[in-house]
Amino acid sequence: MTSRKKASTVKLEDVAKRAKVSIATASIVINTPESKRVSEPTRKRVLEAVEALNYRPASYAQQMRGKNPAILGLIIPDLMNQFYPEVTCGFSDTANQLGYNVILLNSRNEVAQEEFFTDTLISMRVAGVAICGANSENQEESQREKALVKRLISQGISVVRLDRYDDDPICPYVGIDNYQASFCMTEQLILEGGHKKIALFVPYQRVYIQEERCRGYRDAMEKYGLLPSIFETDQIHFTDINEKMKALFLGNQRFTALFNAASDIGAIECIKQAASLGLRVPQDLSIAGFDDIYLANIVNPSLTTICQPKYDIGKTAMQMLARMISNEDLEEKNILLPFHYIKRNSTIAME
Amino acid sequence: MTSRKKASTVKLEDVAKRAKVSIATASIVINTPESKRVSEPTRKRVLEAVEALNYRPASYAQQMRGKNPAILGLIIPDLMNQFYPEVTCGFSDTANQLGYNVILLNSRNEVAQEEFFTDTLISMRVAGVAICGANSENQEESQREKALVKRLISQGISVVRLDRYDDDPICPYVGIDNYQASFCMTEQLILEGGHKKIALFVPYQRVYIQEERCRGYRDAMEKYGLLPSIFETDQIHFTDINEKMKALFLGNQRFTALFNAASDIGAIECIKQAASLGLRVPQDLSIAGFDDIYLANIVNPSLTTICQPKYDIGKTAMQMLARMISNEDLEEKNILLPFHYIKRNSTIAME
DNA sequence: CTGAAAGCGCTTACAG
DNA sequence: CTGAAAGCGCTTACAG
Repeated sequence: MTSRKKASTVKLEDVAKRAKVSIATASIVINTPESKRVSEPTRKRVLEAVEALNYRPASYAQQMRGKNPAILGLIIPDLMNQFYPEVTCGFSDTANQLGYNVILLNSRNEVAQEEFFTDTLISMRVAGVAICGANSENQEESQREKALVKRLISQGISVVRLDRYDDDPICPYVGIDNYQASFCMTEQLILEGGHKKIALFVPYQRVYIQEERCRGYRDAMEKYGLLPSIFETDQIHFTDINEKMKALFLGNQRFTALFNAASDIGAIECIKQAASLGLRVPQDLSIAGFDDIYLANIVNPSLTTICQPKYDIGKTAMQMLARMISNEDLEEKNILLPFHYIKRNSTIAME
Repeated sequence: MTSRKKASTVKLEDVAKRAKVSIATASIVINTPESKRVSEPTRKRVLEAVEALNYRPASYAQQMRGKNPAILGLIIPDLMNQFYPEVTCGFSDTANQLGYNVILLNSRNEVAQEEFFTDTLISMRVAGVAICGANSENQEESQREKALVKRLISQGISVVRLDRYDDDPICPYVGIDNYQASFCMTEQLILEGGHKKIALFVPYQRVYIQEERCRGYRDAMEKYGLLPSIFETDQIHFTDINEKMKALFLGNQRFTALFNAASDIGAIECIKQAASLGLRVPQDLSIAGFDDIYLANIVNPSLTTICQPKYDIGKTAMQMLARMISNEDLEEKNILLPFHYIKRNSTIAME
C-alpha cells in the first residue's frame, strides 16, 4: 500500500504551463466559471488545456485546503441479505444525486470489522456515515458498537443509524415503528386468521428493535386475552430453528401460527424446516415474516409479512445526513417511516 | 458540499503539543514503530497522547505526501440483480483483507453514470478500479465505455474488467469461458434431455460475451446436426419476452427447450411468462438460464443453469488489481474461472 | 486582468 | 535522540 507514487497524473501546474498562465489563474478559471476577473482569451486557453490534458483536480489537495470531502460511509451487516442491497441503493442513488460518493462497508455482522472500518473512515475524514449495526450477539458487543458511534461523532463526523436503532438516542435514526408493525401483524393473525395459539420467534440477542417487536406481539396477544409464547432462536445461523419448531407441537401444544419477527430470511428458513418436519404451510402451520424482501414473493408458499420501505429508509437516511453535514436543523431527530402488512400464501384463516 | 470545515478534528500538531515533542518526532513514533531513534519515555508520551486524543492521521495529507491511497472503485451495473452483491462481496472482502477500501458505484446500466463516476474516481486518484460495464444498448455506448476505461488507464489508474469483457483487450479481465459454458448447456439439453428444437434467447445488444454464448450454442447445435434458432430479446426491461415466446409455437414450430443465455433473471422471467401462456415448465417447455443466482434454487420450478463463480470472480479481480497496483507481473493477463452445469427442475428429458 | 505567496496536515531528508 | 524546514497539489486573500 505504501508503494511509490504512480508515474503520470496531470496536475494544475501542467495545465497552467500549457495555457501559459499562473496556476492561480488556472485555478480560478476552473473553480469560478462565473468570475469576471479572467479575460475571455485566457479563460479559453485554460479550458482548452484542461480538455487536452484531461485534467481533474486532485480531491485530496482540495480537501487539504479545507473543502469537505464528498465521501460518506455506509456500514451494513450483510450485503447477501436482500434487505440491504435495496437500502444501499436508496442511500447511494440519493447520495450520488446530492454529489456524494459512498464507501460501502460490509461488516458481516462483526463488531470488530465495524471498529476497523471506523478507523478508516476517521482517517479519511469522511463527511458522514450511516450505520446499520451488526446483529451483535451479546451486551458487550452492543456497548462496543455504541462506543464506535460516539467516537465518530467526537471526531466531528455526522452519523445516522438506520433500521436498527436504540432507546438511547446517541444520534438520529430512521426506521419504522417496530412496536406497531409487530402489533399489526399479530392482530391480523388473530382477527383475520382466527388464530389463538401464535408463537413468536425472536433472536437471542434482544436488541432494542427486537424488544419492541416482542412488546408489540405481547400487547396484541393480551388485548385479545391470548397467551404470549416467545421463543428465542438463533437467527444468524439458524442452528436451532428445527428444534424450536418441534417444540411448537410438544405435549398438548398445538400452535397454528408462527410469527418470525426477526426477518423474512428467518421465516423462509422456518418454511423450509416445516417441510422437513412433515408440516404443510399454511394448512398445518401459518408462518409470517418481517421485512418483505424480494424473495418473500418468490418462495413457495409466498410469505405473509410486514413490508419495510427499504429503499426509502436508505434515501431518508441520506437526506438527513446531508442536512446534518451542512449544519441545517433536523425538523425531527428520528424518523419512523410507514410500514404495511402484506397478506400472501404462507398464512391462512382457521376453519 | 463546499461548506466550511468541521469544527473539531485532531491533528498531529495536537498530539505533539500534548506529548511535548515536535511534530516530526510524533510522526516518527506513529509511522515507524520499529525505529530506534526515539527514546522510550518520549515514545510512550506520544503514544499516550495519540490514545487520549484518539488521533488518526488524515489520509488526504498522507496522500499528498505521495502515499498511494488505499481506495478502489468498483463499478457494477445493478446492485438489485443478485449476481452483483455476491461479486461485490468477493471483491470487497478481499479488498479489506489487503487493506483497501472500496467505493461502490452502481451505474444502473447507464453509461452516462459510469462516465460521471470515472471523473470522480480520477479526482480521488484512486489506486485502481474494477469495472463491470453497463449492458449498453448500442454500439455508440459500447465505444464510450471503452473510452472511459482508456481514460482511467491514461491517468495511471489500474483497471480490470470483470464478468463482461471484450475481444479487444484494453485491460486484463476475469470471467468465465462463455463459449464453453454455452456449448456445455446446449449439449446437455441435447444429450441428457434429448431435445432437438432448442431456442436461444440473447439480448439485442450483442456484447462480446453474448456473442460468445451464441457461438457456443451454434457450434453445439451443429455438432449434433440440429438447426440453431437465435432470438434477440429485450433482456433489460423484458418488454418483448412474451411475444418472442409465443413465436416458439407459431406455425408448425414446436420448440421443446429454451435456453435464455442472457441471465437467470431473464430465464425466470420466461418461466413467469410461460405460465401466462398456459405452458407448463418443464413438461411443455424446458427452460434454462445462465449465472446461478441464489434465486435460481428458490423459484418454482427451480432453474437449470450455468453456475458462475461469482464470489471468486470478485475475489480474483481484486487480487489481480492488487498485483497491478504494486507493479507486479500478472502471470496471465486474463483469467477464466471454472463454471459448472447445474441440473434442476426447469428442464426435463423428452419422453 | 494577472501573479507571487501563504498555508492546509502530513512525512522525510537534513542538521544538530 | 530530537527539531526546523521543505514540499506534496491545491485555493485564496493580497498586491500590482
